[in-house]
Formats: sequence, C-alpha cells, structure tokens
Amino acid sequence: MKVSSRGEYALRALIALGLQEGNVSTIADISGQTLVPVAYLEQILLQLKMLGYLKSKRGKNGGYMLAKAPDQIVIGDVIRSLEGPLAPMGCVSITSYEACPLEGTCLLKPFWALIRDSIAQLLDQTTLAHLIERKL
Amino acid sequence: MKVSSRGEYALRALIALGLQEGNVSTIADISGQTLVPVAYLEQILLQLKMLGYLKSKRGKNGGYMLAKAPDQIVIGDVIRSLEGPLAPMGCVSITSYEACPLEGTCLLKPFWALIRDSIAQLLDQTTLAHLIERKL
DNA sequence: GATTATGTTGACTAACATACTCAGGTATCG
DNA sequence: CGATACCTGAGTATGTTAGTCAACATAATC
Repeated sequence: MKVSSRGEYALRALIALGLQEGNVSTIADISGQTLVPVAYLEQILLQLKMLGYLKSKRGKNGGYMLAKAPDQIVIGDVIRSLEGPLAPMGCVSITSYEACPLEGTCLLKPFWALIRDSIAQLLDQTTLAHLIERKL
Repeated sequence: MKVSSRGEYALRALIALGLQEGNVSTIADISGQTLVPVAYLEQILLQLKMLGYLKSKRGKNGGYMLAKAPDQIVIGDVIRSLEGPLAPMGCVSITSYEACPLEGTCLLKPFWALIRDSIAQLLDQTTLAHLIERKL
C-alpha cells in the first residue's frame, strides 16, 4: 500500500510553494527545502505544471509558483494524477475500473470497496491548505 | 495504493479453503475456484503454510486445509506478511519504521499517519470469518 | 512394492516500474 | 551578450511482479 517517492516529492514541492505565498521559487530552492534531487525534481515540477497545479517563469529571476489557491488543490487529485487510481484493486476503482472474472461471487470485492472508500474519502477531503495550516 | 496479485490470490485461496470447512482441497481444486495459475498458486499456498495459516497433506488424497479457525485469521496480518507494511510511507509505519530527514518539520507526516490508521483499522478488525459470512 | 496422485523445492525469466542522471536546448532579464 | 533560469528527451541501474519449469519427495492404493 505504499506511496511512491514521486508522489511524496510532488506533495513536498506543493507544500514548499504553498508556504511561499506568491513568490517564485527556483528548482534549486525547492530542492533545498524538500531534499529532492534537482534533476528529478525538475521532472516532477514539470508534470505538476502540465497538470495545472503550477505556473513557471523562465529566465533570470524565474522559478515556480502555485497556479491555484492551496484550498483548490485536492490531495486525492494530485495522487491520482501521479500514481494512478486510489483503489487497491481494479475491480473497485471508480476512475479506472477493470473487470474481474470472479466479479459476481467474489467475497473480497465488497471489502476492497470499503478500503477504497476510506482512502478516497480522506484524500479527497484534504487540500493543500489543510496540510499547510496543519488542520487535518 | 494497489494490492499485488499475490495478496489478492492469497486471500482468494484462504476464502476458498474457509468455505470447505475442514475438507482438504488440492491445488488444482483451489486453482479452479480462484482462477489463479496452478504453478503460481503452489508458491503462495506454500508461503501461507509456512506462515501458519494452512496445513497440508502430501500424497494421494492430499491437499491443503486451514490451520486456524477463520475468525482467528486477521486480514491485516495476512496482507502484512505478503506485502509488507500497511503504511503508505516508512515514516509512519509501526511494523517497519524508517526515519526521514524532514521528520520534525514535515507537514505530510501527520497526514500519512491518518491514512495508515484508517487502513490498518479496517484490515486489522476484519477476519477471514467476516469475509466468508459477508459481515463487514 | 509399483504406480500414481499429490505437495515441495529452487532456479529461472520476461516485462514492467521506480528513481533517478545527463546532455543539450530555449526563453528572459540585466 | 551572457548569465540564469526552466524545458525536453533519452538513457540507465535496480528492483519488483507475476509468473513458468524441471525435478524431487511423500503417501495412499491396488
């Protein structure tokens, strides 16, 4: 049930930028705060930009900043974008359902569904603002 | 947040055996009911046996059966044995904690802890008997 | 006691995912 | 112009997953 380093790193970066309140931060700055290797962080920031969470400015005095208010950034969405579905099994995934030959009789499916709901509820009701303000 | 096929298959096998109430089932039987490839299922059943969940009988008329009552088999334990810790990140794992350099100031850690607790609670309060009796 | 049905063991492999690095290219400011 | 940033795409080392396969050991039955 692990979250990959990529997901963790992305959230670290979003938090670092959220704490900057509008100022741009260079990749090197963010790397320093998050302890994510610069070259790897570049990739992740770029992806977050493509997903619409970040804006960037090139050239001197450039850097990254949030493209949305922290309370508009839902953690569940971020994780889904970076790691795929939250559901533990394809058969109970809402965003990318996969059929299973046991489907009808499977005694596990309702259980996986319970777990999916529990995880999704937590992740979808938490925003970047909640993390930054320590209000969970 | 996926569960591996190995974990799913192990639970399928336990359920299949739990429904047999004491009768032995051959690997081929279990494979037929669970749709897990015979050669792969062999490995998994062997592991479940080493973990103390199953007993086996060799030779003709042999097969596998549960070594414990279904209400003594906790799903969380099974998953942990087959897939490692339930926690999404090492820094909030109880069974295999890993330190993180951000530890003190990390705004994510309390959040991961919340998720860990939610998953662990569900998995640790559910037994094989609950699955078989459809009481979740 | 030979046969046959079963579990046991260990090695092996193809495919994919993870966690990065690196070499260059492009825009912008001063 | 040139320094400082972000941008792009390729490459790579390591590990995990999801299996397969061949040969062996044991127990029941005829």
